[in-house]
Amino acid sequence: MNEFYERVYAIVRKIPRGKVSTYGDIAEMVGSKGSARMVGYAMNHAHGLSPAVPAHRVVNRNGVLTGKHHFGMPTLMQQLLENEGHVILHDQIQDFEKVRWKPRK
DNA sequence: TCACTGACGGGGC
DNA sequence: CGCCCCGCCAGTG
Repeated sequence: MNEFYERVYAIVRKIPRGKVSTYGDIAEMVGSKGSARMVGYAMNHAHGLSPAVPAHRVVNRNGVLTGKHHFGMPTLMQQLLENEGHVILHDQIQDFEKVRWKPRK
């Protein structure tokens, strides 16, 4: 597996329960700013790994669950997030800025 | 080898 | 505020 993927997975695994992050932020954190699409692509291949990669905690910059169709059931991603205390309305995380994970600073 | 495709994001109009 | 275009770069046919 690529170093790029490994780094993306390492970051995503650090997202604490109850928090979420965005593709763009993660791309920047792995040192490949602007490559948010690659992060999404990496998530697409992140299933079945161990330790597990909480891909459901990664949404787009608007807090919208754009990747829900890749969890088998279209409702799974939303349910996982709700289990962690989030409120989702119309595929969008409510109070997104409040639960957005921002390491350091 | 070339062309196209994305779980995206930002800028221009 | 909405729509369109372009850069990002690994995979795939």
